[in-house]
Amino acid sequence: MYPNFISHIRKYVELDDHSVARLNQYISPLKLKRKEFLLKEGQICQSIYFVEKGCLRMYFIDDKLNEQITQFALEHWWMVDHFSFQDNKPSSYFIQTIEKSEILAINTSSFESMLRELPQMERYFRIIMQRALAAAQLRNKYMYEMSKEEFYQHFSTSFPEFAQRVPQYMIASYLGLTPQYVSELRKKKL
Amino acid sequence: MYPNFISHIRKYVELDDHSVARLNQYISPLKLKRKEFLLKEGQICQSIYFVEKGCLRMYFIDDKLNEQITQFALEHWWMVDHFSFQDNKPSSYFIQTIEKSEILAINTSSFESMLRELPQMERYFRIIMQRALAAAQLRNKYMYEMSKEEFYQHFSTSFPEFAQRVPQYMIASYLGLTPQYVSELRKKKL
DNA sequence: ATCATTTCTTAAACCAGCTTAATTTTTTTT
DNA sequence: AAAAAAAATTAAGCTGGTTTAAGAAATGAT
Repeated sequence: MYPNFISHIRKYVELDDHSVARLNQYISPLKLKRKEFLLKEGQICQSIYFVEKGCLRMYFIDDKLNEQITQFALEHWWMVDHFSFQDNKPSSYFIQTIEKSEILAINTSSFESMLRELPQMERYFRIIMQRALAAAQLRNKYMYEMSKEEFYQHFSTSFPEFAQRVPQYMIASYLGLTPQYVSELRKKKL
Repeated sequence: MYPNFISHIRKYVELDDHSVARLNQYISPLKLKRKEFLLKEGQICQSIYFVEKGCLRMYFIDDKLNEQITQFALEHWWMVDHFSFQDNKPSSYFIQTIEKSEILAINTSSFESMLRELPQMERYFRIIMQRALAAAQLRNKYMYEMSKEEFYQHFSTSFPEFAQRVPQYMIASYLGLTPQYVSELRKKKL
């Protein structure tokens, strides 16, 4: 049914066919066009989203009314405003598709029931979140040790798939750079 | 035995006295003086550390030979190099006490056995890590939206307990500022 | 108490990356 | 295929925060 989703879970935990069937009860699949929203500022982030296919961005509007992108999600990544999702607080983020996408959503109460029914999923999410923390820790280290120029060069060479799918000004925003400066850096490298 | 530890876990999951007894099997308590190391660059981070009492910092040495602090941990916080701990890779960090401290350590294989034996602990760590991700997401947002001056003011007013216990130059390092600039900011505020 | 070490402050010169503003190129819509 | 909208480029001027270098103050050890 959702091949990317199931195979991703099976990378981390054992999951028999009966459990897969039970798991499906908790999932809501969504087909979305380009630039559709899963979450808008002020709303409560009621679901955790898995990218079965496509690409998402999370951003907020800063004091100069720029869209500040804080995260991307490609295939088999999760996207959620953890703060809003956990404590049922209004989000300050937007979550939007960058391309036509197929998303799996698990809402707050399904998430809780699923974890209670299927301990493998409790384990899966513990592992996933541990890995997300490792990634956050690493990115954080890069931000301490690299100049913005190095940070940009590092990102472009480490994740070339983004440059293919995501406009340059969005990558600039994600990296905390102005589009003008990215443009200058690219010119410099040729 | 370890009151801060057990009460912290009981905030998030049910844990009967038998489970507490079992849990104790997996824990190694450490009494450390000021400035002792739990981890040094190049070593594998073999344990996850809980601060029962005292204060830790995590830092790495940058290309200019500065100690770059990336995290602090006070009472009932966890400290670990996730990357090194999960994948058994050499760490690029130091973990060191700032004060005389009592630390609980759970090593890699105890951690795995504990989670297998005590599903409540699997749940506990899933929740803890989810909360750590929420905190990381929030801190990240602050770094996008605040100037360094605002970031400093925000940190000092939000976490005044740190200014009591941690030297100013360490706070500067953690916030990605020079000690000179912090000094200037403090002068400005008087 | 005294000495040694660690931490904090002051001030001037400097620069990486931003702002502003205009133009060009690419993509999307009709 | 043309028009409109979105994205990328160019260039000059500017600024928030760093660097460098000393000296002063606070803390810890004996």
